[in-house]
Amino acid sequence: MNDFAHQKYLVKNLINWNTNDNKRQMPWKGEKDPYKIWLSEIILQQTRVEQGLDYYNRFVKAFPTVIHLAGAAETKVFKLWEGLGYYTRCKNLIATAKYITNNLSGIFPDKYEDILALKGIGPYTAAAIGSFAFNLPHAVVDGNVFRVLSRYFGIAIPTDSTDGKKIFSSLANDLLDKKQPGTYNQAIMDFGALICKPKLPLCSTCVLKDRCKAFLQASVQQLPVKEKSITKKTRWFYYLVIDCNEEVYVRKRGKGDIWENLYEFILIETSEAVQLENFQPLKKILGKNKFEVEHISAFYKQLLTHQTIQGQFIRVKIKLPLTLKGYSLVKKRALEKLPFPKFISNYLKDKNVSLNLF
DNA sequence: CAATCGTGGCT
DNA sequence: TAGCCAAGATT
Repeated sequence: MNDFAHQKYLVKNLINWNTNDNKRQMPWKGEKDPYKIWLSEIILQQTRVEQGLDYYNRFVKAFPTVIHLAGAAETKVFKLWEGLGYYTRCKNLIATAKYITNNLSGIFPDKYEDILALKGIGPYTAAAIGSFAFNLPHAVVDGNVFRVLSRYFGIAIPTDSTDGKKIFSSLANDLLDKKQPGTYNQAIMDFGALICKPKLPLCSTCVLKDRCKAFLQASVQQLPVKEKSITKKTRWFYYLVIDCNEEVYVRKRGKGDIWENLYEFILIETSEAVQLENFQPLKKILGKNKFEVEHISAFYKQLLTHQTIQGQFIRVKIKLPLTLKGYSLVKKRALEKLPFPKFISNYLKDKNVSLNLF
């Protein structure tokens, strides 16, 4: 049995499986509007279908066309994205919507290179949009594809290496069914998500098991291979929620750190845990202003991919406004309209600690 | 180009 | 529990 025959077997069985056994349904499946396909693909980057589903439905409802999205207030778009993570996706989403609306007459590009050139769109997303919306012959290479191909062909090259990405991408494009690229791309991703799963793959019922190298060699659990390990750092965020005559100090987080473009209260970051009683930085910010500590929150903790954020919130009431560089006062009611990271929205929604905030 | 960007589900 | 992983892209 040569490589070519193995490839044909894989493609044929994937397509058959998709036709006969794939019951997976998603609102964007079969969608032909490139705008909606684009929206779904951006939302689904590094995001589970179940997590992105509601966001997709809310976005389509709020912004039925790219022109609606381009014309929306940016804070409103970020608020709709709130909680989904990887917020530069939202920033690029807005930029691309404006670009398409203003420079392309609202018409989504239909050439692969033009799609790839859009902000927030890389090789995967360009192939997905291209194949689903315009029948362009480009293979998607996502986590599912890495897994299915590495196992079926028994390839132990790390998928997170430069070489690995090239080799798997090349292989995926060799395999691609050029007559039905969209169907094939959908099939292999659904197959990876439903059958060839990371932890508990359904090998016993798999239509590829007779020729799956990993299955035959009992190396399914060892594939795919990744070479990089992540290092995690811990940071302490102490937030001062300063209420001055029913207004609160907030700022928008800037570049070069987590949660860019989301809002936060007055941040005092430390490298160690601290006691908020007699906390010097707090006294320094408040100066000689009279203040009243209304509440000190419980500890909050959030796990991110590369860091662990821990901290507390201290709510303080003052009468005279402060001059704080970078921060501005907003009415308490207006906080509802601002996008916050989970670390903060978890605090805000906790009725026990922020009852008087709104 | 290796590091970084969130959040949540699962084992 | 701590770690892995999820329809990746950017710098």
